[in-house]
Amino acid sequence: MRFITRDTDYALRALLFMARALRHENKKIVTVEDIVAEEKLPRVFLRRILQKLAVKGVLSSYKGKAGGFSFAMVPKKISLADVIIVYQGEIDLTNCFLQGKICPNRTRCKVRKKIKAINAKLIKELGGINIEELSG
Amino acid sequence: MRFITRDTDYALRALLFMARALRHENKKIVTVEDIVAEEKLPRVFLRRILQKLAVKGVLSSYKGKAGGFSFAMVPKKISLADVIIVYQGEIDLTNCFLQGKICPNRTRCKVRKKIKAINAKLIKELGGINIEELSG
DNA sequence: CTAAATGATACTAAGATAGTATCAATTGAA
DNA sequence: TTCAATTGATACTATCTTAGTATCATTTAG
Repeated sequence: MRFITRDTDYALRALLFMARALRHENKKIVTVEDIVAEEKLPRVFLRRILQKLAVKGVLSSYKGKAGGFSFAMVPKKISLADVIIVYQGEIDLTNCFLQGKICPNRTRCKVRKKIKAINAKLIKELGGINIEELSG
Repeated sequence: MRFITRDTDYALRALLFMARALRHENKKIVTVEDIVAEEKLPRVFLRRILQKLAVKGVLSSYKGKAGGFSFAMVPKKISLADVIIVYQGEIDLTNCFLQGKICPNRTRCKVRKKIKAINAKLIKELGGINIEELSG
């Protein structure tokens, strides 16, 4: 079961690195090179991953020399759920194979109902964990 | 996010069909054709899916004329977690991309620890839901 | 014997994943 | 002004996974 995709995984590693850099060295702007040097992640791929975080408003980006990425919000406000959603869409364990078409069974499907309840709990749990504490 | 794969989905539909047939008509042995006729699932694919449930001991299979599949255990004893595990392996949200290799960070990784705790809750929830109640 | 059933295996088309390669645009500084 | 360092954007690609189909073998009730 792939719950955390590689995108999300790399993004988390990058964000944790940035949170530590911020806390320990008061380093606000970090480049892709900084992260690659420390975390050994694939350069261009990582760049695209960070770009996405910037588009989604989690990071701010700065072009040109002395450019890089910084947090657009404090790490404490960024939850694990937020990061997962950026790369994997809304957390929804209920997707059945008929998705798109209307399942004739959708409203009375008990499997769906049960999983929906579990899903709500999962979202709550993931929403309660933030980058600040993870980077500690 | 794909939590329930198509294998698992089809298997659940088949099992729910079988549980209803058992309860309503006391029909113990069901053929792939019976299920396909009602649930409109792809024949050969479904056969392989049921074969797997038989190998795993959830169903019993009978070859030859008048053959088919029956429950190898009462539907109440078959949990949602059991079915998921047959097709998707152990429920493990913690898989990081380094899986296989040893993550240098594995023991102290906080992301992992947090997700591991959530995973335990998820397994408990899924283990508490059975085919009998779902088919009701 | 034969039709009806599962068992097993090989094949395939489409999509997702995890990247690489390239060039464009921006910017700080020599 | 020029240049190097940085992100932005897009096109391409190799590999794996998914969701099947096709086919033949084996078993068994009647």
